[in-house]
Amino acid sequence: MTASPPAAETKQAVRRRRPRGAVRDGLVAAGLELARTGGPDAVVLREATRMVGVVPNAAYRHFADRDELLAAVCTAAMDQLAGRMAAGVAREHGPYGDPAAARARLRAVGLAYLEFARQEPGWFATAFALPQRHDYDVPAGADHSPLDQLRAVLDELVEAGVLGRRRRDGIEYPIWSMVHGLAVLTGPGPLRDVPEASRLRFAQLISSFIDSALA
Amino acid sequence: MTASPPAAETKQAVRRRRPRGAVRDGLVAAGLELARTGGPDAVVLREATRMVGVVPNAAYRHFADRDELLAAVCTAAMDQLAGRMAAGVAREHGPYGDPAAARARLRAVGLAYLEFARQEPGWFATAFALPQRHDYDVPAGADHSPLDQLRAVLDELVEAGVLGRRRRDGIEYPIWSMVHGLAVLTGPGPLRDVPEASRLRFAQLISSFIDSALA
DNA sequence: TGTACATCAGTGAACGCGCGTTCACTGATGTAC
DNA sequence: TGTACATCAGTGAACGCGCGTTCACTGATGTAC
Repeated sequence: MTASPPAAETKQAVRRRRPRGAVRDGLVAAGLELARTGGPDAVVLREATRMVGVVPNAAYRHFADRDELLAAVCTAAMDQLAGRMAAGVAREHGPYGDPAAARARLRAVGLAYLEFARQEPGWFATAFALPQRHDYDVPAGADHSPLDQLRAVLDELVEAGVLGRRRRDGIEYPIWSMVHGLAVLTGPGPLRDVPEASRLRFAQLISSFIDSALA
Repeated sequence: MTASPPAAETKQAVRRRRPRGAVRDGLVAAGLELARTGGPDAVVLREATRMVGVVPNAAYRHFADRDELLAAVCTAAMDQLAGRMAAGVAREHGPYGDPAAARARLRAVGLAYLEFARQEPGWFATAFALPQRHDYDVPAGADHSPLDQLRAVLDELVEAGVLGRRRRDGIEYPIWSMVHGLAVLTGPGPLRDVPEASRLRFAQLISSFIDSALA
């Protein structure tokens, strides 16, 4: 039960067994795990190094300071959100440009966003807690940023004839704001304690509101 | 220049000169000042006592712990927001029930919210950083909560015939979400660095979006 | 294929910091008679 | 109006905590010849 980390190590060769970049990746993964429970404030450098099984100052081989680690964790959290959204959209199989399918995908984008915020409040908070400069529109993985994904669906709605070309311009911002606002108000915000039924009603209200504005 | 606090005190009577409740009020005021610059995390109990000119543990005569002080500061920050909104609405002088005046007041509510978030980011963050349980719909002063004020204006829009009774029900949530979302995205969020022109455009887009949904 | 050496990625020990909070205290205030 | 006493609101000293960060070090790895 004593915490001898690798156990199988021949004690002598404890030093530097990890493949290149493993510690860095491990620190980000550990930070992500911490953020999942406690949000950005829970990303504690020393704790991350403990989880990786490395001495605290070893982190400084990979990050200038705690903020740089946090930035990497924030990006990873944002990737999680983007991935969840992409998965949600991909679940709608209707052909591109089909009005009903396009509407379903818009809905899926919003729902995935809200569900992520609800199921992963720590990550959600972290994704939007950019510590310093942090280029938002550059996705780290193959997934597109939330805003890009929303834009893609709105463009499809134009193709499908659901949304007038006139109305398309800039409409991503009101929609994004509305969905994000609901996520925040019902997450850490003043509506946090409303019952599940109210949450569903709010989401429905927003959906109807968007429909009114698109028509 | 040495920081002898009251200076005029006859040294002997340093103890307990403050009127009843002055220290408590002072701590909240100090906390509010700290929050103004640095948000809720900047509400440091020891710093607040320093500002009031009292020993750190004196705070425990008035608050169970740091969280209780923070809760009081959050309420005070929310009051600031409510007051700013009330002032913004009051600036619109058109008669009650007049369609144009009602629209102007709806606009004023939203703009006051956004301006507060922009001008007082620390307070804005604090107002929505309720530490524990915290009844939102109970305003501390004579001002109404932001949600109440929005509701009042929407009710007036119904009276004025601008908003159909059918549509009124629950519409405060999409609108609140949208305005709050924009405040957050352009405040600490990923849109924080957009130029002023874009901010104005976003506000205009939201305004139009609401108009579309009301009609 | 073998050797010499620079670089890299870890260790070990220590720092100063400021925080929230607890304890036992004491003097001033307000109240009961 | 005066006195006795309980309560209240402050003081002074100390605590443990865990954090981020710096320093000098050393062994392992990868590279040049």
